[in-house]
Amino acid sequence: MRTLVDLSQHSSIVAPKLLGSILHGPNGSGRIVETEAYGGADDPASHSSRGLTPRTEPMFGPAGVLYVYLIYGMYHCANVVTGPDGDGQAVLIRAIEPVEVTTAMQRARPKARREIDIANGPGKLCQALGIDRSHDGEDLASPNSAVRLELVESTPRDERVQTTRIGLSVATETPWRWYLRGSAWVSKT
DNA sequence: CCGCCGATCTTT
DNA sequence: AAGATCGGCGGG
Repeated sequence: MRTLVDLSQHSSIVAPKLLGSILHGPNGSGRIVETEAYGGADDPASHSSRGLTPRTEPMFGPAGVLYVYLIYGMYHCANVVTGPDGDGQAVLIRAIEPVEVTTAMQRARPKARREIDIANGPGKLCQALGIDRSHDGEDLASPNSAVRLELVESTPRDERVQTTRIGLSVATETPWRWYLRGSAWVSKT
């Protein structure tokens, strides 16, 4: 069986390759359609650039771990830790296409009037799948984890769009955001 | 459809 | 004091 994606590579290498892979959570599963890479000490937009803190500890662990943080006091964001152990790199999952819109997902996203609004954003997908801080630090490859990553063979290069990251006040020109070309499930820009 | 603004609270 | 966001509101 061939290796699909080597998570210990740099986040900017891993992020585009994660498009198409499946993220499983307590409420259901979704196909990853949008990602962003965050680097280590050299990336001022990355949480890890200010050094190891209690919050960012999972980022400095081995690749393949889940990093979940609270943003704006009310939403969660889910990241796949990548790169060498101790480097502090991660890939933010920004949008998923539900494999199936489960009733649990609908209950978790009462504000979503249209199906495409159920998980088209980093905070929305965590709500939809039921991911929160209690899952921070989980091993995404372990069958015992509530949140798991099912790696799928990378989509062809020409099906990915590369552009700049969203919502930042620094490093706004770094083109480390990728999404599936033509997908209706990508976050609004 | 678009832009603005407030919510809410952890982290620095 | 700011932040890797979201949704409601008002205007065009």
